[in-house]
Amino acid sequence: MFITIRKKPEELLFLNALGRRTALSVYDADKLNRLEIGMTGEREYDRIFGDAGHNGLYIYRDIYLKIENSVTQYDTLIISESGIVVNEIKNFTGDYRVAGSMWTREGSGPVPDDALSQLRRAVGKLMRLGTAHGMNFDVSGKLVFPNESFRLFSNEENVWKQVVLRVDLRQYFGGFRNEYSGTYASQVADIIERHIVPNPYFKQRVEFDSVRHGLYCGGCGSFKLEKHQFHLRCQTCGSRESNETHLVRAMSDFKYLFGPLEMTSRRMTEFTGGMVNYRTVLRALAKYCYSHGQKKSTSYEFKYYDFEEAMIKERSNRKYKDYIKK
DNA sequence: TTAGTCAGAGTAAGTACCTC
DNA sequence: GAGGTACTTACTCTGACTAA
Repeated sequence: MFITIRKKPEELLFLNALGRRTALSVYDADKLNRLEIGMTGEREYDRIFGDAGHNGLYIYRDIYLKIENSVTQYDTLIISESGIVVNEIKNFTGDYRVAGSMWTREGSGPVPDDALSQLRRAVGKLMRLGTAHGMNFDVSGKLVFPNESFRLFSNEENVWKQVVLRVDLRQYFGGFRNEYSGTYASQVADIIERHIVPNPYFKQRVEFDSVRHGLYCGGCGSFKLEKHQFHLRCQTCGSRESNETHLVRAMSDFKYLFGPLEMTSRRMTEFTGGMVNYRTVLRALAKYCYSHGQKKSTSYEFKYYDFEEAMIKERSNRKYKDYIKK
């Protein structure tokens, strides 16, 4: 069973919000593109694993573990009575060759990071974690390539032992059917959980006045919105979203763009470009945020990880529907 | 299709708190 | 104490939903 939810990376949410409200630099646009491709691969991996079934396993997805005073990110940890399997997911496309520790992409040249070395380091850290807790975990790892258009060429048997290609993925997941989680797996999972920490690497923020204020269409991204009583209608694509939907999206953007900057009702009103009545902003803040302080010193903290989570969890508590034109 | 109900949106007035 | 700010309360209007 999946223990943790795979969420969009914070950097992806930051760049998404930034891209809506400013023109991204070439570097940021490229980074955003790579993050989106990576996310697509992880979702494809989850879909196929879900189809294959995983009831007898503890599966941790997209977690950061603090081990030996440093923090390592793991795409997927699969825990059973046999130990831990690390899966590092690479949504590569195209033809790649591996010789020694050198990865080369056809037409692009050498790949800077050696994926197998990264995997070995991640596996080694988990082994040392087990030793530190008096439990010598059996830890192994695989590089998983979920994209159908990825091809790998290598004469080294050692490489093939450590990778799983898209065509073999169902069979690979099927191999876990005989595994189960008992007392030992539960103890291992308990140790893992005690070492999970928030992502310590994401620190990017921008100044409040450095980005465009206002609300934008969830369908096409246009800021040209026409105010109706309960909805805002996009003048570009015709989509109609409720005031509440727009405010939740703005709260999520605020969280990732400005980080530690306190979210107040005044700042939120300014950030939304005054497109929604102040009283409506206050109601939405009360519904979707934890409030800190009182009266003039009140600030708000968005309750949810991001816009998508808020929309899913509060779906039954929303009166007005959204009409998005694709 | 229509009528009734519910609840969100918007307005005005009031309260509490802070700064000068 | 005056003025400004942040929020609450009370009320009306109206869109969305549902049952007949």
